Amino acid sequence: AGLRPTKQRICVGRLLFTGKHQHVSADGLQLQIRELGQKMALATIYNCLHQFHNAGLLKKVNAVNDVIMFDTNLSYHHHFLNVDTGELTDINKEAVSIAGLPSLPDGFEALSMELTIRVKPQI
Amino acid sequence: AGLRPTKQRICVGRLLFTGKHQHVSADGLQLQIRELGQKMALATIYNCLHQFHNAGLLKKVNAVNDVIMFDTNLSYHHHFLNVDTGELTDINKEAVSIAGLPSLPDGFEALSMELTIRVKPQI
DNA sequence: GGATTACTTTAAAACCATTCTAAACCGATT
DNA sequence: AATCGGTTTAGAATGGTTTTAAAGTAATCC
Repeated sequence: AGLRPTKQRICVGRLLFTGKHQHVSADGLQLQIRELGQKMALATIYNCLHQFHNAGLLKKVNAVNDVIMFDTNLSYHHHFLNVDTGELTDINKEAVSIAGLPSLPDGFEALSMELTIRVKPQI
Repeated sequence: AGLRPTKQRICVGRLLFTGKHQHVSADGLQLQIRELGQKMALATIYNCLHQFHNAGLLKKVNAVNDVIMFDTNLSYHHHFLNVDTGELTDINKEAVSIAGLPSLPDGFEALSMELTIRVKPQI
């Protein structure tokens, strides 16, 4: 994507683009990296995530509990949000149909749209 | 709502429950209070907002740009989000119809659901 | 009404995710 | 090998939110 293939970016890339989509935070990634026995500055992870995002490789999703989350699933879809843990789960876009979109405020254009269903474990 | 009617809570209450629904942040409220020639500690405003929320008088909506937003409109509805300013605008729930909700993950119950349409001013 | 008790407000400090800074560190190119 | 640009890094700074501990205020009891 026009980025230099540095050790760090390759490491993060390998963790992210595995074929399975995932939702990650900088903090969560650092834990994953630690588990591989490596270490990386948080600032580097943030840099990397933002660069991947700017390159169109990641999508930014609604922050949860003040934590920025990135999504490797770039296509239009929705999320379950576990309010206890902040964990996101994809909802297949075919499972939901949204009809009759409202007209936008004057002078505005739509960028994207996302349905969030807040869930919590049953007691 | 079982809360002591202190000067501060009355002041915030008067600003919030005017008949017109609004979306407020602690910071924005402090500005409004300053314009009335009064002053209130930010911590008090946060306390007050959380207490009103716990009492079911306010709804918490998705944080925007790392800022917690509260909504005086308690009924089910959706939002336009101006990504430039963080401003929220209500979407009448009749304007959107969401059909075919997906089944929830096992052992989870749904709490709420919100559609966010990200918009920005046209160039 | 005055004293007691429980809850509130407050300024200041603490917190914590994120961003910035400036120095050290590559990696490619000459 | 020397240089030059982008990159990583630790640590400091930032900014919204929460906590702390002390001072203030409302409710309760006599």
